[in-house]
Amino acid sequence: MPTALKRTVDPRIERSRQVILAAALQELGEIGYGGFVIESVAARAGVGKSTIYRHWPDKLALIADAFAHLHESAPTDLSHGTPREKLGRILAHVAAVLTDSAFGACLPAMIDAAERDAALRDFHHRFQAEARKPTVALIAAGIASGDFPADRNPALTAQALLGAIFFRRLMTAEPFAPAEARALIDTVLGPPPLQER
Amino acid sequence: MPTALKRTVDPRIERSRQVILAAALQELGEIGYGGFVIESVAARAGVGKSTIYRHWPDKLALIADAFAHLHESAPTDLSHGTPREKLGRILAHVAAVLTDSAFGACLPAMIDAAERDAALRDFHHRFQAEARKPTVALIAAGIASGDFPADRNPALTAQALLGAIFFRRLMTAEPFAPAEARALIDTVLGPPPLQER
DNA sequence: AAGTTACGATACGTTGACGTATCGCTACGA
DNA sequence: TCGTAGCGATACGTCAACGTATCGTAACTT
Repeated sequence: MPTALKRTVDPRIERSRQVILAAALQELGEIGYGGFVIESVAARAGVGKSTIYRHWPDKLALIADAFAHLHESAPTDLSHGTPREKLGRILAHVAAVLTDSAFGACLPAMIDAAERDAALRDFHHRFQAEARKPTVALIAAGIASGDFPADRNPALTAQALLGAIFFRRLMTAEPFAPAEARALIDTVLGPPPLQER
Repeated sequence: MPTALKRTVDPRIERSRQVILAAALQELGEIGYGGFVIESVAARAGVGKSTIYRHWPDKLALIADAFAHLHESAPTDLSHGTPREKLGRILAHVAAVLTDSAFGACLPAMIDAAERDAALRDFHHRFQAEARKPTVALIAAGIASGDFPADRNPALTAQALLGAIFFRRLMTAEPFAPAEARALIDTVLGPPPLQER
């Protein structure tokens, strides 16, 4: 007779979940939200279709879970450097994520999914708002310390900086390279004082 | 015996094409690229499915044609005002288009479609590059005339300004309002000289 | 060692969409 | 006014994907 909480979990369960979620993210990146097919996920994961339905009630639940598990990125190191340098590292990191990671691959699918399903939209907006916070805070701190011009709106500035990077990923053929971060900052916030160069 | 060019075209043909393309854009806005269904388009348009296949060979051709016909917007009036004012009108127009028009409704579907199909991607990027040109030119002119700071990269500046607006549409729950255009410009390019206020 | 349970394989019924074909009807052009 | 051709309706065959059910196997727990 099991107690309220099982003491150990069958490792097959966790293993199946992980390999299926990873395959689902691949599928979302390559096929997208609209064409997402459970049987392809099973094939990718090397798993029977029944195993997927054993863990998720239907397709949408799997997609939602996959998106939720997408958002685990190493935070940028903000322990040292001028505000300008820290901001540069953040933006370079964002640029790298958008071009290299599973998140970048799934971004168009997420945007599409957010437009079609209210729950996914809510999650998407909530997560993005959370992800922006360090950038906004850093800009505000840079303004307070005199490193950035005093007459800027931190939230709008963050949206302009991040927006440029997302814009390049989604609307142009040349995604933003991490090395361009400095130039972007200089163009939006003005060049640094001479003694910093 | 018809000459090389028919002198008149049966008006039923043109009428069918227009009503079907309009319905296809509605479908793309509401359902998206992945779930796009020809029979729904026919129902929306009040047209037989056979009429659609009479004019387009398959689904993808109709989608591509619909996207191509999406891009007809009234150009912003740039005949008067300071560079700052003109830029404000452009950005306010972009913001309005992204929230109100068929283009704005279809944007997520276009981004998704561009990720899945090479021809649509190419078209998407090409069109967007074309659409950005007036903004970049205006910023460059404003720099040349001394209205904007001299040390800015016009292309990057344009991407930051437009990027902020697109970012708000795609990644947040609060789309960019046309009235915010001034604040955005002030935040990216710095506030105007006092005599202009 | 024994019992349990998650697993993969596979078959199944159902649905929905694709794209084709046929056929009267009627708007159009001459 | 007459022939043509675009039209809507509808039926059709095909296929792909959904989600369910069954079953023998093998991994895990105790």
